[in-house]
Amino acid sequence: MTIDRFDPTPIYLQIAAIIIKRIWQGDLETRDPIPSESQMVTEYGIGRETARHVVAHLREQGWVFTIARRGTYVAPRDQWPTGER
Amino acid sequence: MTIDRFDPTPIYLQIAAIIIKRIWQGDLETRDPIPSESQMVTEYGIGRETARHVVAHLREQGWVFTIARRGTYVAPRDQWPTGER
DNA sequence: GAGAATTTGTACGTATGTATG
DNA sequence: ACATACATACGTACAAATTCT
Repeated sequence: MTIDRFDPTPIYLQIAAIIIKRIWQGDLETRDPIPSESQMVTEYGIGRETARHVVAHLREQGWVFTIARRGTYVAPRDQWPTGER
Repeated sequence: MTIDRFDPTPIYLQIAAIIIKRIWQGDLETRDPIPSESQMVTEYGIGRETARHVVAHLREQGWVFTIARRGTYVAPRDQWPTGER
């Protein structure tokens, strides 16, 4: 899975979709840490604001929760969005 | 009302508090536009992301709603947070 | 316990795109 | 055509808390 810079879909949504897929497929389970902002920056070649946008989006959707200065983790199943499966 | 850079309170929260006070005092009413990002940038001498952060915060709290590429406006009273009055 | 590395938080700068008035 | 305004995105920097060595 990688991002497509010619796809008009915003990069932050493309990466969010990748992570959601990993969660949904069980590759990332509840309380597992998702990739850190720095990891996203280096792995996808994006800026940090974009990485933060990914996390903010996933958090708003209920996929993850963040503990300040520790990390961001997969939320319990019952907090996941209902419409996207 | 102005911001205090020696106050450890984040600038975006200081400005949000100013705007909330203006809403609560009736200076800004439902459907009135709040100051634009650019206005905040110039009036408070802050950066763009900080201004965006102010707006995002107010939106998350239910004080305002944003119409893409038009502006951000004071939300109806019944959407305001309940704890802060 | 000390110090380094990691990670998120905050903040400013800059640029381009796109829609509206 | 132009100004306004939000959306997206990269770059940079430092702070603060946590985790690792």
